[in-house]
Order: sequence, then C-alpha cells, then structure tokens
Amino acid sequence: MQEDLTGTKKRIRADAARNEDAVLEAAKTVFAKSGVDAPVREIAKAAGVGVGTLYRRFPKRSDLVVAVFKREVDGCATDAKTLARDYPPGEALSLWLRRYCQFIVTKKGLASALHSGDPAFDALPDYFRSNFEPALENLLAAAAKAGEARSDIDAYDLLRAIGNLASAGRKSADTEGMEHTYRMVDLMIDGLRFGKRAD
Amino acid sequence: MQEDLTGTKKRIRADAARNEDAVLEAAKTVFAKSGVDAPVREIAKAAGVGVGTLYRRFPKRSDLVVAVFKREVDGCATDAKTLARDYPPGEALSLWLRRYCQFIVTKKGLASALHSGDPAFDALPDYFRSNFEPALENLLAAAAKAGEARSDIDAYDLLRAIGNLASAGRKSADTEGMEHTYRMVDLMIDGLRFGKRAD
DNA sequence: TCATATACGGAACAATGTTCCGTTTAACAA
DNA sequence: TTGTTAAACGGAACATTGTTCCGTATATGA
Repeated sequence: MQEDLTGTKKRIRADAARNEDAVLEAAKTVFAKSGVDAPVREIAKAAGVGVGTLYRRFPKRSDLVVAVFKREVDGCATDAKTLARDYPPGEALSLWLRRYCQFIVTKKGLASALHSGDPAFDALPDYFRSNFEPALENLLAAAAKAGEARSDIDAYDLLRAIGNLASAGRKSADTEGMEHTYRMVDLMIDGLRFGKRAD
Repeated sequence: MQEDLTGTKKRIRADAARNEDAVLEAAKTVFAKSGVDAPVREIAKAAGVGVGTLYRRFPKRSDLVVAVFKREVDGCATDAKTLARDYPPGEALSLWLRRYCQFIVTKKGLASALHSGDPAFDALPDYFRSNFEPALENLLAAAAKAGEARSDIDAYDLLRAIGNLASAGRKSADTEGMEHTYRMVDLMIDGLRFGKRAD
C-alpha cells in the first residue's frame, strides 16, 4: 500500500476504472437515445455492469447525470484547444462553433433537467460558462488578431445566441431542423467575418 | 334516465361531484406545498378519497395537474371580470395585476412542468394566453377610456413582463423576495398611469 | 322500498431509484 | 507462482411511486 501523488491512500483498481468509463460512455449514449430520465438499470445493462457497481461510484442518479454533463463540456472545451492548434484561427473558430452547436442539440434533454429546480444541478450552469466562455474567448481573440473576425463580440453573448439558435430548431430531431439551424449559425459566422476590422 | 342540455346520458352523482371538487382543492394545496411531483396518494389522502376515486376522474397524473392549472387560470381570469364590475377602471387594473402576480408566484413549480416536454401540457400555454390576454385587454381598455392608463400597451407584452418580474424574485419563497417583486410591479403600474394620455 | 348503474376504497401490480450482501478478483508480497 | 485480502462486483431485495382492478357501498329513479 502506497500513497499516490495526491495523498490518497490507494491506487484505483483497473477494473474499477474501466467500469467507471464504461458507465459514463453508456450513460451518454442512453441519455441521448432515451433522455435523462432513462432507467438506471438500462444504463447499467448497456455498460455491462450491475446496478451495484454503478451506484458505488455514482451514489445518486443525479451524480451520474452531472458527471456525463461535465465530461461532455470538458470534451467540447478541449476541442477548442485542439482546433486552435490544428487550424488557422478563422477556421478554428467556425469549426468549433459547429462543434458547440452539436453539443447544444444533443444536450436538449439535459438542458431542461438543469432548470428542474433540483439542487444537484445548481453548479452546472457555472461549469458550462466557466469552461466555454474562456474557450470561445481564445478562439475569438486569435481570429480577430489574424484579421479573420471582428473583435467587438462578447463570447458569452455569442454562446447564448448560438445556443438559442441550436436549441430552437429541434422539432423532429432528425436532419430536418438541423439543416435550418446550421444555416442560421453559418449566417452568424459569416457575420463575424464580414464585420471584421483591423485593430 | 334523462339527457341533459349537452346531450350526455346521465346526471353526475352528487358524491362524485363533491369528490371531484375535493380532489381539485386538495391537489391545489398539495401542489403548492410539495410541488407538482407530490405523490398521488398524498393528494388522495388530503382529499379524503381513495386513489381509485381519484384515478377514475383523472386517469393520468398529468390530467390532474392540467385540471388544477386550468381551474386556477379560470379563477384568476374570472376575478378580472369581478374587479372590473366592482372597482373604478384604474383600480381594477392595478388590483388584478397584483392578483395575476400571485398566480404566477404560486405556479412556479407548474411553470417548469409546462416546459418539461410532456405532450400532456402542450395545450396549457395556449389556455393561459387565451384566457389572460382578453381579460387584461378589457381592463386596459376600460382604464384607458377612463383616462386612468395609457392606451399604447400590448396586453400580452404586459403579461409577459410582469410574469417575468414575478417569477424572477422567488429565492426563499417567503415574503423576502415578494416585497421586491411587488415594488417592481407597482413601478410598472405607475408607469401605466403616468404615461396616460387622452385618446 | 327496491333495483341497479354508478362510484368508492384500497389492495395488488408495475416501474424505478436505492441498498445490501455474498461472491469474485485485482493487487501485492513471499 | 501462489496465497492473502481489501476492493469491487452483480443482482436480489427493498422502498416509493404511478396505475389498474375488483369487491363493496350507495345515490338515484321508479
């Protein structure tokens, strides 16, 4: 028995780590398919674990929802960095805005859960903003500096605007509404570029 | 066995009518105390009936929620007529806006249920609007005609504005936030009067 | 007063969140 | 490699709902 870098007692057992990941992955899929109210048993089954295993790591249903949400936020925010590294500033910006758009659309069910009044979700809006706002700020700043976007747009305003656009056009959940949404978002991205100006 | 005016077969039994009313009244109270997710058993108990009785008249939980909501809307809309009859136009307007304010505050839990995506509640926003908008329009028109309010305010806009005000200030549910809310609403009512103008 | 359609109450059933515990196994030392 | 053991596992069992069923009670009309 030895202490790890953080001072906790023991190493996480390999199967435990594997299962935690499997559960989160399964939950993401099931939530997307059946909504956030999907039965815990269904998630456990999809992950190939027993409900006991699931509950040891996520004592309350809401813990699992929160974990999935944060994981998705982290993934989307991380993509901002990746895109910024791999693409020219303007393109990185517009690619990420589409990525963000997908995030919003797939989290439709989650969004309503956030406003359900359950205190378990109180921290999520902050988590959302404190991750996405800096991410977008960086992309915007880089694009503006490169002369590929205007520099007078507030990141949070843009997040909200696109969030509203994306969550509005979701009637049939298939490609029908999505195309319309993407067209609107493209319009907005064009606006960012068209209005560009030298600093 | 005789038909009534609407062509339906039979008269409603007295105990049935009594129980229906008791259930609705109990549901209103319980929803206010424990939220719209309160157990059906709790409502049945408060109404002094068995769950079977409750379910005969409201086959789904949501039917009960809808019925309570509509009943509250009806009551609030009816009060508009009563106030218009018993008070001078300007006073009737301002009294009813406070009444409406209370409606919004006590229906906080219900409001989130409306946007839960459950199709059972799809009709409620329309019901809300088609009752309240004409009610307020009448009050506004009368007050404007009497020179006690401006005449360039859209009823629905005002409903939304005050609805937002009232539903915003509801942190502790006690008198704390309510006072602040009422002050804002009073401000708005003053605005209606201050800005009055002859037609 | 009687017959009966109607309504009633609450037990029973189904679905789901959560807990419990006997069994399995990863990790470590000899 | 093998033995020991704390950790993790699975899923049965329990608790809390929504909903259904049905034997019993009763309001109504004749």
